Amino acid sequence: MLSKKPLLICVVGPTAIGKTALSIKIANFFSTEIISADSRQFFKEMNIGTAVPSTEELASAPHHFIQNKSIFDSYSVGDYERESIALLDQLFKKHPVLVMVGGSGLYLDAAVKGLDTFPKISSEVRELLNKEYEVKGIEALQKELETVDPLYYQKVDMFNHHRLIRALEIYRGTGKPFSSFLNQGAAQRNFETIFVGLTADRSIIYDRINKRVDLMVKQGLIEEARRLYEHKDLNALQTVGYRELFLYFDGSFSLEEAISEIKKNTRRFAKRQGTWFRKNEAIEWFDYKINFKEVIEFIQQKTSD
RNA sequence: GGUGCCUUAGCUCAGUUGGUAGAGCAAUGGACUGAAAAUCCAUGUGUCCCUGGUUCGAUUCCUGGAGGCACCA
Repeated sequence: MLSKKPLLICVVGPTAIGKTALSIKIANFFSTEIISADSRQFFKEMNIGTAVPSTEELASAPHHFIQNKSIFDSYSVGDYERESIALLDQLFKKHPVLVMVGGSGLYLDAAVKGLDTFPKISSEVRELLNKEYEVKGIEALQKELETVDPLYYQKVDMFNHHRLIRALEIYRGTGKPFSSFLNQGAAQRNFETIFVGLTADRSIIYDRINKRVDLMVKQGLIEEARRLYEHKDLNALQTVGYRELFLYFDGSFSLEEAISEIKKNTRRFAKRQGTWFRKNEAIEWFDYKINFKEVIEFIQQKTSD
């Protein structure tokens, strides 16, 4: 009934839609394990604000890549791709089916489709580029990229300094244009993938987000953020739910304002997740209230031939 | 009950010396190959509270009404 190649079931969708609960039910049905693809749940110092699965949820199925890193580690999608593929290879020896769950589109793509491989560049290169950007502005980055990598310059969003800096970091670190590393060919994956998406009307998603933020505050989000405040400049803490509270601690917001900013920024995040997932035509979308048995039926139907 | 002020985009408000209107925020659409919960781009038609009048033409002026706020009784 299941395909010969091992099967990865990816549960995707916007934040607060119920991915965690569904992924556990699917994993239990197949007696298998769960790999997280959530760019913030990696960090062990963060808990409430990242909506990491509860201890009961973690106990009900083996989870991977949940709070396995520190906010002090430098961690990127590339690292995640390598680690998740290694883990999948290992776990597929025990299980014909695995479940991946997360809302970070780029991380899911890295695991499922693979990114092109780039050499590791020393962090000093990026630090210097960041300084140059601060001092000289974005025009300097645009000009350099135009001369150094005209191909990518045509494609890139030239007002997006993150994109420009990344491309220049590769150029300065390797002497070769960023674009020369692209399209090395699709990565080999020895598993098949099924995408299960959860969705709902915008108003329902927003309502769930607002309620979840209130719950996080009740559970102690403010105290959690206060403990992390001294590390607020770390990349891992550029995260909805923390940044706004850091501004409250700074005195830029009242607590009430900070909380409504968290809700707003989470809503915007959910919208961006929607934009990302919408272009993935392989995703089969289900209403968030669907009975998981119907999802299982869909998976079985999809894998029987 | 009387007097004054207000009623315009989802919200707060600006404006039209009469030619059907625009800011901020919110919202929406999108991009994105190692910062991705990040970063970036684009998008403003709404019975101008209702009614009647004046006018070629009213959201704008006038009459009446409804709702809100303030003060006076």
